[in-house]
Amino acid sequence: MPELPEVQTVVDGLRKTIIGKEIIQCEVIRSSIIQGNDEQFVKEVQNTVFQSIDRRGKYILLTLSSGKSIVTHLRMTGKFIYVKSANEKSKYERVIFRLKNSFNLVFHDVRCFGTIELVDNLQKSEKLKKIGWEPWDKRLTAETLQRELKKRSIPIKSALLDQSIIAGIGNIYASEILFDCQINPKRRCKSLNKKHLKKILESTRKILSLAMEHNGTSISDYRRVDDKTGEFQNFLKVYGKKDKPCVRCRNPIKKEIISQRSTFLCSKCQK
DNA sequence: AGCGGAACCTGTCGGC
DNA sequence: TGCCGACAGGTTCCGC
Repeated sequence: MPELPEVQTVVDGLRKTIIGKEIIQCEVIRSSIIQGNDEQFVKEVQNTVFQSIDRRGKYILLTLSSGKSIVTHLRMTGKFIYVKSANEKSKYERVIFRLKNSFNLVFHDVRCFGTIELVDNLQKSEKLKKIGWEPWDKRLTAETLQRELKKRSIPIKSALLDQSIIAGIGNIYASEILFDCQINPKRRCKSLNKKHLKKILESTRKILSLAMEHNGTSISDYRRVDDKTGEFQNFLKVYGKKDKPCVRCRNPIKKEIISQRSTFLCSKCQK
């Protein structure tokens, strides 16, 4: 479900609501969500305070007063909801953090792909080590990208989804980015020159920034911490627009499967 | 090493 | 109405 703009929106929401709040109790309803021993997890997070919240790629990092950090990934349907503890329960509550102010931070996840892990040190986390460039890193240039992609035979769309190259792009924004820079998602990485890669980087930054300004895209599951939807779905140009006219050339938008995922494009203006 | 495809889990939607 | 397959903002594992 959530890509970088949605994850960043969740991080912003969590910063406003839970920093400085103490966890007085933690209840794990679905233990498969917790990586490692869930009893140990509960023991270690209880009676600590949320100190800072950050994002790395699509991971949310919650650092506690103990110095340890919770590393969590929403995968397809995970969400954090901040509610009064008296509110009615949902069937899909998987982990509940009960706070001292009588609010709960609830990890809600229909499909249970989401993960929550407690780590001693963020710098040593094996998962985070595998994550590639943050999109706005100054060191990420067309030259850098070309070095990483020049020998790759995969379609550019698959490369954009690979979190070890650029972090944070998912299936919706990959289609939107390639439409914006007019590059066909099936094009092999090695066929792209520096100019193409420069355009891809510019579109990546432009689309992700714009989506963040609109609090992300809500198509079905994704919600903000206060349960509101994002609004960027109203600005999508190709994702989910099969057979609708291209906003640039009126040619009908096509849907194709690339690396097992639906991909939307205009075959006339994306070359 | 790099690539493609299956698997993880649960729900919804469209067609017959 | 009921059943069945396809599909869903993601990642990881396995075999070639």
